[in-house]
Amino acid sequence: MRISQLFGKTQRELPAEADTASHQLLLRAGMIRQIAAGVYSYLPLALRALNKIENIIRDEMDKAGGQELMMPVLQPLELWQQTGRHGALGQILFTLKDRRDRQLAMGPTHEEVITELVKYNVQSYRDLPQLLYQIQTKFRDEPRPRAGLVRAREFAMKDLYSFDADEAGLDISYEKMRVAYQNIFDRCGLPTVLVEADSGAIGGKESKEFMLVTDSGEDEIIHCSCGYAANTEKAASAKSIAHSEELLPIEEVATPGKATIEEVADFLKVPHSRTLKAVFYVADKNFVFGVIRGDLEVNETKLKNALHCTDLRMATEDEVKEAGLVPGAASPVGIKDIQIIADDSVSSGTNFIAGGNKPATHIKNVNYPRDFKADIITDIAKARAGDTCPRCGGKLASSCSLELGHIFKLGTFYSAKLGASFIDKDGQSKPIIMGCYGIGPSRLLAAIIEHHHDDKGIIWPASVAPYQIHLCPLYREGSKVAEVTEKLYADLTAAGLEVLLDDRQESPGVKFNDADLLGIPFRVTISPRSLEKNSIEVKRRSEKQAELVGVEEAVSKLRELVG
RNA sequence: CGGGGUGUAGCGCAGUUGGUUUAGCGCGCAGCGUUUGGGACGCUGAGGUCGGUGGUUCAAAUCCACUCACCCCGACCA
Repeated sequence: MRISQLFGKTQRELPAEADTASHQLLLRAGMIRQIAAGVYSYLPLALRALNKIENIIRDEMDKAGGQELMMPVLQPLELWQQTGRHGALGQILFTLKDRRDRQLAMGPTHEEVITELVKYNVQSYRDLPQLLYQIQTKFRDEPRPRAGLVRAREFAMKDLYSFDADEAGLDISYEKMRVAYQNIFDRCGLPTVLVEADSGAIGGKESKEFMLVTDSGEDEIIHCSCGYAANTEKAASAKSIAHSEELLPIEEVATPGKATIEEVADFLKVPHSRTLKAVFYVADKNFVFGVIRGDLEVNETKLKNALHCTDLRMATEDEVKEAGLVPGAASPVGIKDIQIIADDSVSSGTNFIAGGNKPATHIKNVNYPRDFKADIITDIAKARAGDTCPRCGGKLASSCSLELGHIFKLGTFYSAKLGASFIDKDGQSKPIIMGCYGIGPSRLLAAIIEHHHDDKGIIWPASVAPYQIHLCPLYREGSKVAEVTEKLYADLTAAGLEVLLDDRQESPGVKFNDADLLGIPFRVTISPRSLEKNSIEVKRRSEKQAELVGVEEAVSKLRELVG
């Protein structure tokens, strides 16, 4: 491709719209253009890179036994009502009406459609397992699109769905995908961390995310040098025994004007871990009393899962009062008719300070289960950097990261609701066991740039670069630059290499800067200076030094370098 | 949805106490000439519903009201 004809222009100045590196570079390189919040056109260079990413994914999916298909973007809203996800995804679903007033959704994902499809094509265990995938544009009305292609409302998505007859089969499919995903990220030059993730309300039994550690990420992950890694929604930490003493009798203590854990602990001169914190939520319209050790915080995802609710929010002060509690001095001791959920940290110590259930009063020496009972006691605490690793006892660290892929054991949630069953060997009808495995090629495009760039521009890994070779002729009248360049361009192209030719009448500085910005792996400079030595210059984008290569062996040398 | 910010040419911006403004500047773009190893220079030129609507006024990019869009933080993100 000749740059003089390439659709898309580079920009010198930083676009005011963009803050993250990938967004800025994609815009400056003339690769994308926004038309609405989170909605982009992909210009030729971006599309070439995207296609390469998608083909790597395709290749790995096919190797793992996947079959590609295509499914509708327009989906009847009824289908979503059948699985109840209309509510769960409600806000995020783009919906529209057709001329007969039928409601349709623009597919944000395709579990419903594929299950419906599989239902009519699988009857017997002999038809299983199946690994089916699609690479398509998906639509989600995100509350806040951000960072260009990182979180868009219209974006490329690959989803593979696995269908198995039993759990053992699902385990095999899941493992195949884990390996395939690892291969995909390796081939795209992205080092990822595999973290345990929350599987959410639809109750899959296992779920992991492939995360890229990057400052521009939007998720926090907790990890340890022993290899333990988890999304903060899921992360656990070991709650050491804070203190263990002989149990003392309960004793009231006046705490005028002290409401927060900090105030009470300071006033009574005890560490935060010596107190019990009370937190109040409304879960699916039910008032819930949460208890956790004073130095810890509640992880709302864990809480939500423990309560099996779909809607969870903090209670307002009025709601707390209405429940007969005293904000700032509430205590689980003596509470009746309110659901109490306690973090297991309440048994990690003795003689805690808790609220007194009357103004300006706390009580000392509260012990679980002697003084109060919980309807549910489980881990609902947030793991934080610096906490103790639940696996090895080491110290946990946290990093900002970007979710690139998600593998998920779904179980029978969709197949049961939509009636996708098969006849097993024993003649019994059973719901098909499903898994889903998602990866966003357009987000990968951004992630690759996020990870592979310098202050001059993009540095494409060869596997996904839009072109392999960038020819930079420095034309001079009376020189053979044009002639050599044209021959080289023709020969390299004939040799099957992907070549970008900067045939513009621009100064060397402009050409070099654009070459750095576009980030093609190999830059070849053809100039009167090098032609004097009957050579051209070859420089990797990732390196500073150029290498002289004889004009005659240029094609074979470049073929070898590109590999 | 809450908080903050921005809308003036393809991009980056100035102008915003109303009036010498036929709305400027830099980049980019077109033509001509001189240049050519890290974003060259000169001359000439094209390009604008000043986000939109309504209002105030002799007069609005500028003041008022409403509204739309986009960005950032948070909430949210099966």
